[in-house]
Amino acid sequence: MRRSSFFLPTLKETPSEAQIASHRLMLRAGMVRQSAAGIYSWLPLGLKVLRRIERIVREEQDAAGAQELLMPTIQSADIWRESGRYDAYGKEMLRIRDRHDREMLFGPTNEELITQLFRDNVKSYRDLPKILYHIQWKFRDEVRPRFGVMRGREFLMKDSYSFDLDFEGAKKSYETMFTAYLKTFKRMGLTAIPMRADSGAIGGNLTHEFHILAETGESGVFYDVAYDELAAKGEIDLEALDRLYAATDEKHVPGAPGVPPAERLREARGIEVGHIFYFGTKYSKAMNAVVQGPNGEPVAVEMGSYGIGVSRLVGAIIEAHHDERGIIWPASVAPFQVGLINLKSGDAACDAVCDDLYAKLAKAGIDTLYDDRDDRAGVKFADMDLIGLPWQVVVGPKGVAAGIVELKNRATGERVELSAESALARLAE
RNA sequence: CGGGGAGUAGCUCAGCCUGGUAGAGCAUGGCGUUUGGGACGCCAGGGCCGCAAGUUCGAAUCUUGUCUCCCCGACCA
Repeated sequence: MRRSSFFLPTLKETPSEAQIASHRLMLRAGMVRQSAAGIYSWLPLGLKVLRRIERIVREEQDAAGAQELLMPTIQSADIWRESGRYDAYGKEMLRIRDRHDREMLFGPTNEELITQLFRDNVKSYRDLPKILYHIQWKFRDEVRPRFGVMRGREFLMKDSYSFDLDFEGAKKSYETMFTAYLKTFKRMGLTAIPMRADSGAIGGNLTHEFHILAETGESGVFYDVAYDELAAKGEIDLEALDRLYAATDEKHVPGAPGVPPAERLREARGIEVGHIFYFGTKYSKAMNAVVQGPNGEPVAVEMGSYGIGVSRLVGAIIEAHHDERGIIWPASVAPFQVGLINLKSGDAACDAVCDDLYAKLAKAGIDTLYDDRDDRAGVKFADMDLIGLPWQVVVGPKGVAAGIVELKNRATGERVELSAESALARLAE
């Protein structure tokens, strides 16, 4: 993509409504624009990141055996009356009426819809287990939206739902998702700590929240210092994790059994990026989601639900990866892998080297943002650092005369001078 | 939902107290000089001063109402 034609309105100054780093940077980097409190338009750069995160989530869900479908954003109030949540949910639910005055709502979650879908189409235990998921926009009419996309009213969420014949099966589904979540977050350059958590409005007795540690996190969390060591090693050891203490402040009871001694207990702030629940037959019983068991008896299915805040993750990743100059994208979610900077657009030699590199990068399958604008060097450097692509290739008249370009690593700041061909080879690795 | 703050140019903000022709910097367009880390000079365009009532000869400025946005708390995937 050529920067000169890319819709990327970056800002030198910080809009006054933004308080935390990720919100400031998402506005400055031209990723999103607010349209109403907690409701955002995603501009091309932001959308590219959102799509990359979505893709990782999708790949890990598929790998775990979950199947993707897509349920609507607008739901009928009827099924929510069946589960009893139409009245229980409160003002967070955005209620609307259609032209026939039927009561509708903009879905805040999808337990009712998926349960209806399941009960209408699955009748036998032989069709179990199933894990179904979708990635869809939700709306929760938060009293106080804040922190940009981290706590928006409209947000993109991946939600999975598991259906099993018995508790043993449900527990297995839960563990499958648990592991998938750890892999998912790790691929995005995040260390997520699974915490014992309050189950909130969804209800149930087995639940974990996945938190990323960040000073600006909304939740207070407590965890065993051993997590810091595990995070450093980058391994996923389910059994080790299961043994270690970690809890949100809602569940944390100082001095209770299992709580580590003070010197091994860490207190921090966390951003909740995922939440998984086992809730048994809560919805299947209320909504009559029953299959016929091996002996012909009716069995209310055992269910669980598993959410990942996809749009929230964009903000969370920035909270975890930025510096004073701007964003530092992990390669796995970066909107482009390489930023190619032509320091002297219009100069025949510089243009020739850049055009050639740009074409070869494209041919190598490397998504590149080529800053071909006729502007000052400082503007391009600052802009490129702000949007945080993992690699920058700087092409200037002095270097071109000497047959070299500069390759800069955004995360480390390390720069090396080398030939255009070598740079290309390095990037293609 | 309780408490607080703010709405003036695309962005950041001044002007309001003490009513009298709408301002600055950045951004945008033109010209010139510049050119390896957000340049400089000159010129130009751009405003329902959130909206509505009221007070007044006259309101960005004072009064009332209303809408919106932000912050703290409570709540919450």
